[in-house]
Amino acid sequence: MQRGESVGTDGETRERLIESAKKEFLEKGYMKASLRKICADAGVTTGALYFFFKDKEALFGAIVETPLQKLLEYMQMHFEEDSGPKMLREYEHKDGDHDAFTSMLVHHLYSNYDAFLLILTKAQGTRYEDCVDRIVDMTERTYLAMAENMASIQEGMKVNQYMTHWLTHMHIDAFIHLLTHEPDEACALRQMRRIMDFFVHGFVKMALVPDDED
Amino acid sequence: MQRGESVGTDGETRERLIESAKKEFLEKGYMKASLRKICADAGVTTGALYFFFKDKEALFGAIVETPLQKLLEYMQMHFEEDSGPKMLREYEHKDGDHDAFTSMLVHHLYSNYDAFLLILTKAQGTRYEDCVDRIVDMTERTYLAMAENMASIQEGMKVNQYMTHWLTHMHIDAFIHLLTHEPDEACALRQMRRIMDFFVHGFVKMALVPDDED
Amino acid sequence: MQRGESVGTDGETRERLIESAKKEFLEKGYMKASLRKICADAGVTTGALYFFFKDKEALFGAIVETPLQKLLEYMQMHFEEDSGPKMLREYEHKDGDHDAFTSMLVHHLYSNYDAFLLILTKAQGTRYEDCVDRIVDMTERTYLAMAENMASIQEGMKVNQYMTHWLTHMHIDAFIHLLTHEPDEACALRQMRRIMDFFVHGFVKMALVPDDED
Amino acid sequence: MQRGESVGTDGETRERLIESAKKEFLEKGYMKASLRKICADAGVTTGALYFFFKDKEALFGAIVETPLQKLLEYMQMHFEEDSGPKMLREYEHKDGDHDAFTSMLVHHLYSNYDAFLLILTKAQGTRYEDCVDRIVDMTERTYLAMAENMASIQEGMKVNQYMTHWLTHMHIDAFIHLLTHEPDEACALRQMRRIMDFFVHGFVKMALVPDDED
DNA sequence: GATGAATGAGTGTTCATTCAT
DNA sequence: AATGAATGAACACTCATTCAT
Repeated sequence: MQRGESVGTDGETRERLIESAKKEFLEKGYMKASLRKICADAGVTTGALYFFFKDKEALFGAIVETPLQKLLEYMQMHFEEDSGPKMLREYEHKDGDHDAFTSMLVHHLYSNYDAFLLILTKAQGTRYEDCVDRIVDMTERTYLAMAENMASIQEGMKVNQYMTHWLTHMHIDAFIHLLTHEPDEACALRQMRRIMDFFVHGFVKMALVPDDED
Repeated sequence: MQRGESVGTDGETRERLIESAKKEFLEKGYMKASLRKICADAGVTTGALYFFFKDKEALFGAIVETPLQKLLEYMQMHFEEDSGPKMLREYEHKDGDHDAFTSMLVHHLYSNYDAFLLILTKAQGTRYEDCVDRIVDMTERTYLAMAENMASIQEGMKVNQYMTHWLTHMHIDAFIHLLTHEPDEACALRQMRRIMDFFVHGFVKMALVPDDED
Repeated sequence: MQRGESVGTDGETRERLIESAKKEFLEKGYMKASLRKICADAGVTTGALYFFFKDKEALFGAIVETPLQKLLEYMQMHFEEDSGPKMLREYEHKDGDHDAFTSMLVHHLYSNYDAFLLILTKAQGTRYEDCVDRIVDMTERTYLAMAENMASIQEGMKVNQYMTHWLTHMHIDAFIHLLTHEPDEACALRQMRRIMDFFVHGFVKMALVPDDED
Repeated sequence: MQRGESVGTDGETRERLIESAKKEFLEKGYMKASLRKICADAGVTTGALYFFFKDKEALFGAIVETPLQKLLEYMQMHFEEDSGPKMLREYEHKDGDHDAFTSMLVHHLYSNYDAFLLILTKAQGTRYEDCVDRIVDMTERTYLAMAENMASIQEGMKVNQYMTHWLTHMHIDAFIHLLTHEPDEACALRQMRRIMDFFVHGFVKMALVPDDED
């Protein structure tokens, strides 16, 4: 075998390319990453890469797209069944399964550690660079609805848009911080529960503001 | 005068270059910014740029270095005089000047809006890209000291390293969020006070953990 | 059947490749045409193409070679039996079949419309790119012979090489113009007759020049 | 001098690049021409080329744009002052200066021999590739006007659009043929006069057709 | 102070072609 | 008869940087 003699078994080249790409993207970030280096590291020529992937961004996408889509699905599903102020009650009532969703999210993130690290910190220059913002927006809609629900039963109070946005952002950032600072999943989950307690508390306290303040 | 005929008075070229660079860096980010375009926009050739600045990074530094150093000084000073658990007491005792430091910080950030936006969101590829981390580290040392102080007077409790780090990070991120989402300084300050209340509360609640937990 | 499942009957793949190639070559020209796209359009892989055709040029040849050879044969035959100044007489004497040859030519061109359009306007980069010149050369030999025939019976006149060459070229170009501007064969033939009248007239008038001119 | 040590005198590099480009474009055609080879031949790196020219097409344009614009101006001017059937009369009356315009055209073409050869035969892939068509269109408008003028004074006759278009095309092609087959300007001019006679004759004879024919 | 010219290494990408299976 | 994988050379182009003048 002359061509691809470094290939051990079938269809491995694509896998090797993805593995090399992961390394390079994590090390240098999307923009500074060199396709030539990725190919060299994988032991193939640049042409081979273009057999498997349309372009540089598609290579990046091949690493992150599936885990990201899964994540978005999980969130969408959770938010849709969460039509009432259930989420809050979950925490307040400590009803046992209150953090099933958080557990699942943390597990999904750590099961695709590299992919999410890439999306969250190395995606500048790709169509994923605003990914966090989009997740925040999506989450915020749910939190705003919850806040309005609360406002409707608390006389003289209205929603503080900025604080709701900020709390949402901080909530998402907490997951990012976890991923970038705590490599152990079990540990991460334990901390995340504390953080969630903190956020629920904060949400109750800060999402609303007296009618006469801004 | 053929060369630099758009120069009005002395040393204006450097200023024009910095102004053009600000625009380009803010628009494209450090890495994608083109020195050619900056020079063209400033009405000089690339050679001229290299008379004033050692290289691309030095140009970036010329925009952000001074405001950043000032910020670090402010923080260092504040933290040094804060050798005791004063900061916490400030908030708890609501002694009037409790948020003088926060006000000053917010004011400094908004007085150098562009520079800090660059450092915080467009510095990937420069030596400033880990700037936030360094600020967090610096802040964290003070907060850890405060936490240990608290632990020493609370029987059966110890410092939770991760939570302290995370709270510090969130604190800093709050400033970043402000800068990127709230263009008005007065508004920003108002929100920041709420956030600080939230953090002091969180700190008291989460920085310590029972001796037998992790 | 996974491979080539779109193949209905035997040997159809070759045909589909040729059809796709026609489209691509006509649209982009030989050089800019992409074999990948041709194969994709035909629903096969590039490897398949190389089973049927030696290389890119052979694929082009498979489309144009036969019609071109036929054309050359027709012309050769016509010119050989035309050893005398018959052609001219044909027109001058308007003997009924004077334009039988022209009719046949036009018919052949329009029966292989795509092939001749390719040869005449999209062959840059192939060995057919000088095809027009070769046809002109071949035709010119006959016309030169006719001109010399005429010169031999007209005292004080000699053949004007340049004009003979040019008339030949214009004659061929007339066919090209027809193909590229007049899609209807009947119309084309009608116009061609007018053009031929014009050329015969021109030939009589311009192919010879007084002995003392160049 | 380390850089550009092969430069003999000032500002020569641009000239050398244009000269090398001319050679390469003439030899290979625009599309197959390699910028690397042009640069190597000129003794500079590819970067240098991009200092002088925006891209490949701009390099081509630098060779042909000026001569082409001049030509178009000449033609426009000539056609505008030619509001009547003057052109035809010129030839018919053989009034001495009847071919001043043709002379000028031929002279301009031969004074920029390479440029026009490039435009007319090697421009495939550039924005000049349809240049001949545009010139034909422009010329055709004038010829159509002349034909309509003639038709208005000849009872029972109307303009034959196809023949007018074809005659125009042949007229322009005659210039192209000259350039590609007759290197000597004096010779070219002599032949061109004969050709013009031929065309004027053809125009009178073929541009009109009886009302009842197509 | 600043220009104009040039470098040289690098980029992502495309291509026709090959060949073991 | 055709696939899927891979080659390797080429492509136009961009970049930060240098430096004689």
